[in-house]
Amino acid sequence: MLNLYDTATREVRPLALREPGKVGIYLCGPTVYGPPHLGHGRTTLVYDVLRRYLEWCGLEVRLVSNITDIDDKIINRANDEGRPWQDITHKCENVWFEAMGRLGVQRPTDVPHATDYVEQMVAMIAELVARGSAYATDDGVYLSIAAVGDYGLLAHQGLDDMLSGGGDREVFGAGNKRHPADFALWKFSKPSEPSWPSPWGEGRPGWHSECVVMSLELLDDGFDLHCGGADLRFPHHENERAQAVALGRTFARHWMHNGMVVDQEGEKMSKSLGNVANLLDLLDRYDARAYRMLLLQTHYRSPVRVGPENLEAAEAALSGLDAFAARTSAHSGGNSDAGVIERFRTAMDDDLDTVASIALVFDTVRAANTAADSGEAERTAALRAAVLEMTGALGLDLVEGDDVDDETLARAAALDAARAARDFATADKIRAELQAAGWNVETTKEGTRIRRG
RNA sequence: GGCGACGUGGCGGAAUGGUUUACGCAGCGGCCUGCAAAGCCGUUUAUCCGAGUUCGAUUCUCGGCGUCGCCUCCA
Repeated sequence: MLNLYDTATREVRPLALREPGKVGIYLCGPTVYGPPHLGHGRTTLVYDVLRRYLEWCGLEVRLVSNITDIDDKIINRANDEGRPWQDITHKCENVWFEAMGRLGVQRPTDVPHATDYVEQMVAMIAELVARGSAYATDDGVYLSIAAVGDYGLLAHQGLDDMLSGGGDREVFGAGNKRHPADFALWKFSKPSEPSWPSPWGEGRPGWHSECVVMSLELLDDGFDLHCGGADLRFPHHENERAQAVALGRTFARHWMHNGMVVDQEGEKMSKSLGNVANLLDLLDRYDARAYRMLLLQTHYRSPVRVGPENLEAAEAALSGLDAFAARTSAHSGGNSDAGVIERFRTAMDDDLDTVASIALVFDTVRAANTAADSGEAERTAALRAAVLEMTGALGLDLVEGDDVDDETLARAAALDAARAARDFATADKIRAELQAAGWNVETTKEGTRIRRG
């Protein structure tokens, strides 16, 4: 059984499922107003690995991840660029899923859009108002945190301490609120802004009520796991939870947060700092699997520095795994080595320890290579199968053989013929040409093997 | 100011109260190879500083120094 660090209790504890065999997960998805950056890539990759592992364990996973397609930033950008806000959200969503596809991130089972749930949000806010947990002011409707006895559960800090700090940040709607920490559920709109009707006036949703409404509707009360980036812990997730609690409903049973991507200087990559790097640029420059490999070699809760050196090292590591897959392709089939798989499960069950898991993958590759060198076919096959099973569960596809064009295959055959004739000058020349064309050329006793370099 | 995390080799990054300090990348040597590649074996001054606990600390405690995150809308 998977043990996970729970942000609420600050301990690694079993992910106790609401219903045996099934896992309901809510992952905070993007607000679509710009291109995906490295941080988005990390978050989606972390939970893609989680999902794949749970499925590998035989669980039925329902992964709900929202698209927030109405937000102040979307409106601001639309105004700045003088175009309809839907243009921005539609385009950004397409780019988002294109990037996810290239990363090998499986599409969530459900992708609800905030704009499709506005009516439900209004209904929820009305219920909060009716319960006396929310109140209208002249600029919107606010949740009263006084209605949430344990507000601050995820922040792990008292309200007074939180309010005393922070310094120079502005507090939205400060003048109208009963308590400085109360937050907007509904914001009244200006004439030109997108708006929806509500009992309190035309407006738009405030603090991520869509996440509350959609998670409870699609996953129901007491769903298993709520996750997202560590920077969403407070106030974003705290406020989601506060809404559910104020409604008298049970929210997530377990909270998971992944660490941040930091830049070369070790500072968090952040939109507010302006040091975000575009995910599509990374995908253009490196093997699409390299980022996943780099993240697997880092614990999901630790910060990770994503730079050229790390990505190139990850590519080199992948090249070794590809070479292994190609070299042992004749040993495909058979059952995975049970001992290896057991160790894999133990590592992953320990708070998703992909660092140990990927180390195990490399250890197993070495053992399999040794077995192959000494002609132990059965052991080679069992270890190879274990490697592929593990990389599969982690979402890493190994390249056993590329599609090689006929002309290149003919050159490889000519290389073999030259070697057989001991015409090494010709053989070396052909090899150099193939390498110059970007191929990895391995001349072995079984013949020349060619892979993408 | 409050809360929290962390400081390990050339780089990334684990683990541990004590024999051989994982794993990946890079480097070096060897085996293999016609030569390479791939692979295998070996290898290269690593635990921020100080004090304490202990037979023994990188690991536990305290104190420094340093880095980072969160404290109202950032994954």
